[in-house]
Amino acid sequence: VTGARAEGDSSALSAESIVEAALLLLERDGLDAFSMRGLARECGVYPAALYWHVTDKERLLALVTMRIVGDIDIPDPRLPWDTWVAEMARRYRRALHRHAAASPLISGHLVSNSANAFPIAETLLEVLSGAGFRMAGLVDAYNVVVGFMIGFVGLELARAPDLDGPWQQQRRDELDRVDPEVFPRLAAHRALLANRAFITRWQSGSAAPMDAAFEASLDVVLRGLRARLDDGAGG
Amino acid sequence: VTGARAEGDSSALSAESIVEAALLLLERDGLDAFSMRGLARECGVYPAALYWHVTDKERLLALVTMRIVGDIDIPDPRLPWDTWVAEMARRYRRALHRHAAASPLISGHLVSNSANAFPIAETLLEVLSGAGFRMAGLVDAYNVVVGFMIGFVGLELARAPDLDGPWQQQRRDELDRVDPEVFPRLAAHRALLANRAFITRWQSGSAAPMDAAFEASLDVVLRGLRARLDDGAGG
DNA sequence: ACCTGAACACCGTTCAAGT
DNA sequence: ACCTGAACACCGTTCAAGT
Repeated sequence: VTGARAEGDSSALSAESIVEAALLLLERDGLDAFSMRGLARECGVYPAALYWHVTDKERLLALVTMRIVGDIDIPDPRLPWDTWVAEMARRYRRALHRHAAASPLISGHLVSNSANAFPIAETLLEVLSGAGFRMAGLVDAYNVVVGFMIGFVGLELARAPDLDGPWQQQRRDELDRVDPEVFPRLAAHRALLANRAFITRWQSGSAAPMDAAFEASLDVVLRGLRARLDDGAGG
Repeated sequence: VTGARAEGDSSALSAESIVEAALLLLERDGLDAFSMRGLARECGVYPAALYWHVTDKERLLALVTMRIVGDIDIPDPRLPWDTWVAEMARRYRRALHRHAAASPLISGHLVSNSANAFPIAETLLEVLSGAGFRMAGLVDAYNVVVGFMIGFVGLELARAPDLDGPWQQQRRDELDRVDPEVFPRLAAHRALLANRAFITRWQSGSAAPMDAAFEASLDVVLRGLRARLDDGAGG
């Protein structure tokens, strides 16, 4: 009100608009190519201008991850506990697949598993309490679910060296020409393993989603938690 | 034999000695502070000298991860399948805790889940086959185990912004002053959650190992896989 | 309040030149 | 064969100066 700023100017810089631009740039060029100077170029502004709105590169990337996690909406806690866990994990996975380039930031840095995720943490505790988990058993179950959810997707979306270069072909050949004398099972199950399993894939989950592996892991986690409840190991 | 090289010179540069030095430097200063120039300084050599022995920074770090994974010795496959899986996962976790700074390289980059891990993959397939898993069910079980093993540890060892700075104190306070009206379960279980659970911790697993969470996840995975076998879902 | 313009202390990598 | 020395094209961040 005091200044003479162009309020309708869509190109006005702000923390939000910078985060938005960063999200786009990450999706386009990937995390390794991301730089403050490149982002400034994209915003049509000098590099130093960003530092007026955002303290740091680290802090900016933290804001990006918070936006991604904050945009996930949490399933209704009145659902049966296993349905809720399945739905939550699937939504988390979907959200990260939409922003695959930012995935290493979330799984690799502690800052992203922070207060912005408190609503998810709280609701998960509520749901698992409702299922019958108590005290240490509750915290264990909580860690199992969060560890699976963030851990699996983080691994699924791990970065490949090239998007489709010679490295991929090399890994492909490595599996194709695996010696059946040394690695009989790898050789025998080649077709099922090729680009579909950890260690034996050559593309990241963004290019080759591991749906079956995710659903199997989810199923195993739920079965395991049910077994713990039946044994009274829920706390 | 042709040249006049000092063969006994312990300071002779080689790919192996560079990897060794990188491993030490990573442990001392962390991944974010790691640079080729810093490594060259540590080796008492000009930066460009490294490039004679090693193609790339990326390739060098790949060699580092291969060394870490290659050094893990694989349990005897004649063990009961669940004992084998538990032992393998614990050894993998121990190896990574010894080189926590390199952990993001392994969980975050596809290159590390590569041919150097074929022996682990092969033996896991052998053991799970022995347990009764077949075809697609075998590959599912395989992915569940590998996903848990690498995924959990990768998340456990995620990088904290500071080693012990103001960020930690801030996160500590955030949990301490959590509003019981908004987050009743977080508030009620504060003591159990503090620095011990994903989202509610402020230190990385290298400073605050998540033993209970790991063992609980392992237990859940094994229970879940057993349940799948009993249901005939093993293939 | 918000951005420019220049500067500083770093990077990774290449390449001719030395030995 | 193996390393030096200099150079190139980048970084993230700071800070005085402009408006």
